[in-house]
Amino acid sequence: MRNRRVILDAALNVFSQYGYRGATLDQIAAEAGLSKPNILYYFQGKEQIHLTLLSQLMETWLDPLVELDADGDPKTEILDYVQRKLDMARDLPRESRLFAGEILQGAPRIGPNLHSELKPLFDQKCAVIAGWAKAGKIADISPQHLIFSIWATTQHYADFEAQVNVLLGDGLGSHDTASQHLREMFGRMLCINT
Amino acid sequence: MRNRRVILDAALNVFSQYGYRGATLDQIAAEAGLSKPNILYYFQGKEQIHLTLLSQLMETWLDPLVELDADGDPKTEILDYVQRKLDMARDLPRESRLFAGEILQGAPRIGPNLHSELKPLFDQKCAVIAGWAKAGKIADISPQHLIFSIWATTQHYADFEAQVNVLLGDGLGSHDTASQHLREMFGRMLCINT
DNA sequence: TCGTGGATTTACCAAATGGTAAAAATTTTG
DNA sequence: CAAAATTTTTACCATTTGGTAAATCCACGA
Repeated sequence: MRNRRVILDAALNVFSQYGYRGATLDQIAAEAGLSKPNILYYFQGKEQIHLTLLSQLMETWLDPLVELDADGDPKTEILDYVQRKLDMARDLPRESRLFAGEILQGAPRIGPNLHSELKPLFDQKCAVIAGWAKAGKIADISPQHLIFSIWATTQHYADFEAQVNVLLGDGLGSHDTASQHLREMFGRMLCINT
Repeated sequence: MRNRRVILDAALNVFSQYGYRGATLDQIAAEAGLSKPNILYYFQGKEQIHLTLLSQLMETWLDPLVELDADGDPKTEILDYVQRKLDMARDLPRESRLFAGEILQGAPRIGPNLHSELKPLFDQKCAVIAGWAKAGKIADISPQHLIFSIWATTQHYADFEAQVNVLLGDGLGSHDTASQHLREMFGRMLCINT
């Protein structure tokens, strides 16, 4: 069905801006150009729309981390991961904010997925990074906190866009300078001097 | 009035967990142990409660940055600032999430305050850091993005607590390891060796 | 052309929500 | 103690919200 995608896209706009409880079916319907009952013809209810979005998002969201290759050059792999996450914050800000809003409220609906999907991948990649550190290929850092820092700094440009725009004067070009800054920061973090 | 503070505390709980539109006066009333009309005796309406919280929060929120001293030792000043922000994320997670939720939704209510309060302070402290960089006292980095990174990494532990708890196994002690990691990261970021 | 199945709309509904009016209770003050 | 001021409760109300029932529209094949 084409309308299913139209609805999900409209719902992504509304949910990402107002949060789950703040979004209304009427808003989603208006945004989708459909009537409310028509939306409920395609989805069982408000919660199912939200859950569908989050589930679909999870795969996209984890993909950059999946690509982190244990056999690649450590520093390149991590810096490329940073770049992919930053690109995603630029290209998919609605998805970033949808996810952020859900976590901010304690992950009431996506909680199970965090355990079943995110956690195993996180542990696996932490092990990879820990291996690199132990082998002396990168600095001896905490893989967990390194990944947190990568998530935090990259998603910040999407999730806190309103604040960033105020402070940087709204002009474009923020992406490239951010990329340069983050590459520098995480590059230094991985070096093995002391 | 003592009840004003009781209401604000209850509202902080509810708003920080459900966002503005997701919170209800009934919830706030129940949390405060008062009746809904009694709450509206102390505040003009839902929006005023939210606005009062955000306004009060702004001062607390900016305080760590205000303390950053242009005449102190650059590296110490910045690392101490990181520490203060991290401590705030631990001690005031509700405030952090309230603020995050507001920015996430495009700062519809606190927008003006960002321009009038945050922006001038931000520009001033960026100038201080830029001065340190120009004088060769720290690495030549972008003050703006450095501050963004500090905010993002420290607030992450409050705003994404649900996710952090899943991934670290909920056990305590996250604060100290996070502190160590961030001091290391920003410490390296500021060093002047190429 | 008729009917059949999916898609859409119209007309609702019960519950929740922000808010109000006014009475009642309580505290303060003269 | 009595009156005045403040605080709290009771009883509502209009609107919004998620959701439903049933009628209607619309292709499309027999």
